[in-house]
Formats: sequence, C-alpha cells, structure tokens
Amino acid sequence: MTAPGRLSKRDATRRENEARILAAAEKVFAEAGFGGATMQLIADMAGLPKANLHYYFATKEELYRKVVERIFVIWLQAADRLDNAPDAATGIGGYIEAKMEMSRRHPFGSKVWASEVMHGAPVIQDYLETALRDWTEGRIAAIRRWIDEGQIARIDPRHLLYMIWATTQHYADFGHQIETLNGGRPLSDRQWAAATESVKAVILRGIGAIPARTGIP
Amino acid sequence: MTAPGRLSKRDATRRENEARILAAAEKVFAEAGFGGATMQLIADMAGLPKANLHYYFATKEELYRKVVERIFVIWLQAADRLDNAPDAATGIGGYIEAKMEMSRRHPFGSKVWASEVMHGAPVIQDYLETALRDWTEGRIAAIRRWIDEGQIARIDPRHLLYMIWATTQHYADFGHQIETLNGGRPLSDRQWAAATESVKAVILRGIGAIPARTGIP
DNA sequence: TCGTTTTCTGACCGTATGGTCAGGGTCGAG
DNA sequence: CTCGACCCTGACCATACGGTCAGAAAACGA
Repeated sequence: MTAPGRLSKRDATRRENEARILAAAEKVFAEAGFGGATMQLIADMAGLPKANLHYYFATKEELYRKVVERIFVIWLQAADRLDNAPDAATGIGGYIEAKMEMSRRHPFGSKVWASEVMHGAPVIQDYLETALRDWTEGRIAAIRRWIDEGQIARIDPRHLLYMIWATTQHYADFGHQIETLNGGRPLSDRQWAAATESVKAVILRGIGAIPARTGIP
Repeated sequence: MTAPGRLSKRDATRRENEARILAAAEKVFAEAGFGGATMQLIADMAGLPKANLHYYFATKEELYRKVVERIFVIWLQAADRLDNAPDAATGIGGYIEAKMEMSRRHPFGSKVWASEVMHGAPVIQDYLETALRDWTEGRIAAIRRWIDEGQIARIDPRHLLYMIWATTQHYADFGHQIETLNGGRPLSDRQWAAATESVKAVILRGIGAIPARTGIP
C-alpha cells in the first residue's frame, strides 16, 4: 500500500512517461504534420522504445487525438480573460495578451491545432460543433452587449474574434517566417511585448475602445 | 511545323497535363499535408496514371516545390495594390481586399503556404530570406513614409503587415473552422463582403487612417 | 519471500508508398 | 511514308512505416 497523496512508483512512472510522450508527440506533430510524423521519431524524442509508445497509446491516431484534446483545453482557458472584465478595453485587451502569451509558450500546440483545422478537423470536428460553437456564441453575446452600451463601435463580433485569433496565433503558426524576417533571430522579450502592444493598439483603436491616434498630433 | 502562336498538340497536352497535376497536387497537399499526400491520390485526382506524374515531375519533392513556388508568385502579386496608392487608406485597404480575394479564390494555395512555413519552410527558406525579405522591407519603408506624413498613427509597420497577413489568410487557412461556426455553411458572397469590410474597418481605424467610430454616436 | 499483475522491449510482420523501367504508342519533321 | 524523338503506362521493386507479440523485467500486495 502506498501512502495517501503520494504516488506509487508505478503511477509516477506512468504519469511521467505519458507526459514525455505527449510532449514529444506535440512537437513532432507540429513540425512534421500528422502524416509526416513517425512513431519512431516521437519515441526517439521521448527517449523510449517505439513499442513502449504503443503500450501507452494504442495507435498513432489515439496519440494524436490526445495531443489535440489537450491543446483545445488550453485554447478555451484563455477565455477567462474575456469574462468578468470590467469593460470592453480590459476584456479584449486581456484576451489578446493571454493569446499572445499562449502563442509564445505553446507554439507547438498552436501549430498542431492549425494543422488539424486546415485539414478539415478530422479529429476534433465534434468539439468545433459543440464546445467551440457554444463558447463563441457566448462571447459574441458579451461583445454585442458592449456594443449596445456604446463601449465599442458597431463591428461584427464574430469577425472581431476571428481577427484576434488570427493575429495572435499568427505569431506561433508563422513564427518561422517572422523569425526569418527578424534577421533569423527569435523575437526577444522586448519584441514580444512590442508585438502584443501593436496588436492591442490596432484592434482596440479599431473597435473604438480607446481614443484614436493616441499620442499623435 | 506548327503555325506560329498556336501550340502543337504535344505542347498543348504537356501544358494541360502539367496544369492538371499542379492543380490536383495543390489540393491534395493542402488537405493532407506533404507527408499525408500520396502520389497515387494526386494522380487519381488529376485523372492520370501515377507513373505519368513521375514523367512530368521526377519526385514528390519536386512537384511540391513547383506548387509552392507558384503560390509564392501569386502571394507577391497582391502587393501591387499597396504600390502606387494615392494615400495610406486606399493602399492598405486595397491590399486587404486583394488578400481577402486571394483567400477566397486560392484557399488551397494559402493552406499549402501556411503548412510549408509552419514546418520550417524546408523548401522555400531561400525565398523567405531574399524575395520576401526585400518585399517586406520595401513596404515597411512605404508605410513609414505614410506615418511621417501623418496619414496614419505611429504603429510598427512590421506588425501591421503581419496583422494583415494573419487576418486575411485566416479566412482561407481556418476556413473549415469558420464554416463550422457559420452553421456548417460556406460564407456567402454577402458574408465575404462583410468579412472584408470588417477587417478593413478595424485595421484602418486601428491605424488612424479613417475617422474613429464612424457612424457611431 | 512468493505469486501475480503490470510494465517494458527486441524482433518481427503486412502493407502502402515513392520510385523505376521496359516496352509500346503517338506525334511531328522532312 | 518513314524515322526519330517524345510521351505514356502496367507491372514491378525496395523501403519505411504502423502495429503486434512473446517473453523478460519490475513493481506490488500479502
């Protein structure tokens, strides 16, 4: 019997191996796509024999599904910043900040998600039709309320959301292009902050949440 | 001898077959990724035997490269709208329109491009470092001029470009997600127009190129 | 300690895929 | 019409990949 609260060696190993496999898989799927990824490569990256992967995850599809599901959870979590915001500017600004942070911290996840959707969402179509749709409708209603209160201009909330998703995720999904255009160097802390501020400024001004042409004569 | 200006039967067949293969390849690469695409599937979609593909394009890599190169040309062409614009608003607005049109007309190309960049641009890295970089630097200079003339606010031109790319290409790359959130139906003509207007409105207002909160009390 | 359950893995298998090639067909020039 | 060059393709490889499995090893409970 194991002391309560403490993991048995078995459980600890299991947990660690699963985590290592999932992390390796996320990276490989992101860099090679589902078709280009191989179980052997994921195994090597996780430091485990290939057969061991199949012990934890029966098939490549199952492993991929787990990776995508994890990402979806994180994706929705960023929504917290939109909720319970005192006003439109802080709500939307905070959401942009959260999503930019996600792009920076989980670039592989973002790429896997993008790849999955680009290929017609064969694995997570049901999530799109249920959780994502519900989530989206809820935020649209919230944004519409801000519009009715006169806090922001009368833009289509749906396209505003798309714009935020597109712009923020671009820094992860097209990170390689951005890096190349940055002289081959990854964005520095300062540059990430500047990017976030730029995105926030343009969008918040664009929807009339902050005064136009701030700081400009 | 063939009449001048008119293609011999051979040349015509060659041209048509190459075009069919490239079109099929673009679609298959977009929907399955490079790794997931098979020469057999491309052949079937083009209505040709697999061996014939290898007659026109020696390897899968070569075919893929041709597909990506074609896309890159189209990508750069949309830049015309930014050049020779009388002012910032028409220049940037026109560029957004052109890119939205591209997302609508060449969704497969956009996806292949996105996939290529997401995987680290193994095929077109040199283009990114030369043609794209040059192109980008040129537009940044043009935008900076508009800023100096006081036509738009002092945003970072680089991030403005990223924002335009991200937002417009999102309608192609994430078209499936957008379609799902649109009740499973593709965007109608009217909805595409609304999307374009939304993007233009937010960005142009966001950079101070048009008055803030137009039409809002 | 012992027996049982769970975990692990090297070696193996069937299949699908990219690519090849010999041989036949078709076209165009002279 | 004839000949050479180009075009086409069914049949065929070699390989790499996802997945399996028998059996060893480790962990566990009693």
